[in-house]
Amino acid sequence: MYAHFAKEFATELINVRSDTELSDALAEVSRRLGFDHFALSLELRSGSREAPGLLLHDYPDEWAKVYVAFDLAGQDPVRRACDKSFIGFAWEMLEQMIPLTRGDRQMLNVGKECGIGNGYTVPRHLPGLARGTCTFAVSPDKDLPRCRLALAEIVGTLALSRALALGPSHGAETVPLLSDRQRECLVWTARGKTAAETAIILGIGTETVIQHLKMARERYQVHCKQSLVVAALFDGLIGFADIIRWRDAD
Amino acid sequence: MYAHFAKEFATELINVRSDTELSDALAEVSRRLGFDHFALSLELRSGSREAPGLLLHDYPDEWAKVYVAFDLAGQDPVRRACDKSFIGFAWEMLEQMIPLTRGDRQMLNVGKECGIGNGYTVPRHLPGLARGTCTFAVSPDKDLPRCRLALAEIVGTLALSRALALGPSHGAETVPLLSDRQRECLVWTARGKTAAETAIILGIGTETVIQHLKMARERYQVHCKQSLVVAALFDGLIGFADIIRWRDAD
DNA sequence: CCTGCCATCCCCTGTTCTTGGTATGTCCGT
DNA sequence: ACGGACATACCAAGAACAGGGGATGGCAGG
Repeated sequence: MYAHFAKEFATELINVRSDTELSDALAEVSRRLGFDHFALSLELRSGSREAPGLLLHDYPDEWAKVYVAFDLAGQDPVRRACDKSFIGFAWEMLEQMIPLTRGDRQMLNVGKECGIGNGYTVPRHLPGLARGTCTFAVSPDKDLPRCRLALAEIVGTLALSRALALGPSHGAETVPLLSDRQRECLVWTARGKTAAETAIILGIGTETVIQHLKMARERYQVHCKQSLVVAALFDGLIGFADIIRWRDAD
Repeated sequence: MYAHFAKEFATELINVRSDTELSDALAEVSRRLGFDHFALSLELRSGSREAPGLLLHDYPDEWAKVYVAFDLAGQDPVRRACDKSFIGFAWEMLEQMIPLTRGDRQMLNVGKECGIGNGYTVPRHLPGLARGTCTFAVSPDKDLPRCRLALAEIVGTLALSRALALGPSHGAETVPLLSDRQRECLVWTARGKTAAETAIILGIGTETVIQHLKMARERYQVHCKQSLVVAALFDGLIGFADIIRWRDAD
């Protein structure tokens, strides 16, 4: 039954073509899983300006209004807990994950008064790119459907993944390709090495390293190291994992 | 069957008390799911030396050795793809996620020669705290057990979550925070502006900008702009969207 | 065979950055 | 009222880099 259900929803989700279709699908599936409400939020990492993300939910209007009015997002304990867990969590676990202030508890209580009882929130992050949550909640008088939380985890993950894909044109860009050597120099540069150090590491001349970086900059049409590293990171030509570990090791 | 299996593994995992127990459990479950190998890596961002993370796997020794060599060049395409997806992905999708260089393809081929064919990797991030991946792979002659990938996703997530919990007490984390002014200077720097240009934009002295960047570097314990930008990006202090759009607009 | 692409190496000039200082004024919390 | 954090500003020395030249050899494809 699980396998069947999961597959069905997966295909359903993959065919989703718009925010509203995604919203409808989530509403449908959250009911089938035994929840009363869902909420999906996706923040693309644009600190400011237009269209910073996506918010779909079928919470009671009352709660949505209160939430926005007090800009509670900044002090939402659920959101804070999202920074602590790889996996989804039931809200009753909040106390064990983060310290709860008086305001936090009050906020949860107000939620209950508005018809939001317990919930299960799936947190996901992509460094530098996005942050998303997908929550399934039940009315205050009901309990979470324990045996379906694993499915909720999958559904939430799929939904977030799909929401991300629906976002800004995520494909068909002409990514400037670098040669392997250029990329290697770039990685060491991103790790904080100077051209001279990189040259020693790679066993080539300092000038050669500078030349590689020079050509890489030309391809990306930038004129400094920072921008080159940022651009290559954004395009996926290098990854954080390639870099970060070496900050301490060095 | 799914529900039963998932629950069984969940309880099994929760009872895991050490790295080796986790490793054994993963080996067991990866077989039952129809995979030949697993690999779990967890990198913690503890500013200090000790407990830099965790690496569990049952890959062939040969491959582990080769991997280290590739790692020096920082060119694991799988790891790079991990920065792009909320959800696990099969390696055959790599090309659609990130640009693959010649070196990347070579690496995948070497993997095949060592007995690692296709794989499914579950990526997870916690900004400023940790990053982890859990991979399930099959031999080159076999195909991925498609209908069990959803389970692999859950199992991987559970395993990573457990690995995180087994780690050092991750309370009292110090994500270096920057002042507003420092962050502003940093953003413009990431956009490719020189200190002098940034100074004009912000309407302050060049030396002041340099000073802000100096202090920011100190907090992150790095000694050059590139590393500062990378670190701030990774911690979510600034986002690509803050930067990229300005490449064209400028 | 020739052309283009790549990797390697070299030089030069001026600019920018890093790193070490010092110093002033504001604001905030105790 | 005081210490501490922050933003602002300045100086100076030396390393590193950006942007402009060239030059060589290898290797793949038309």
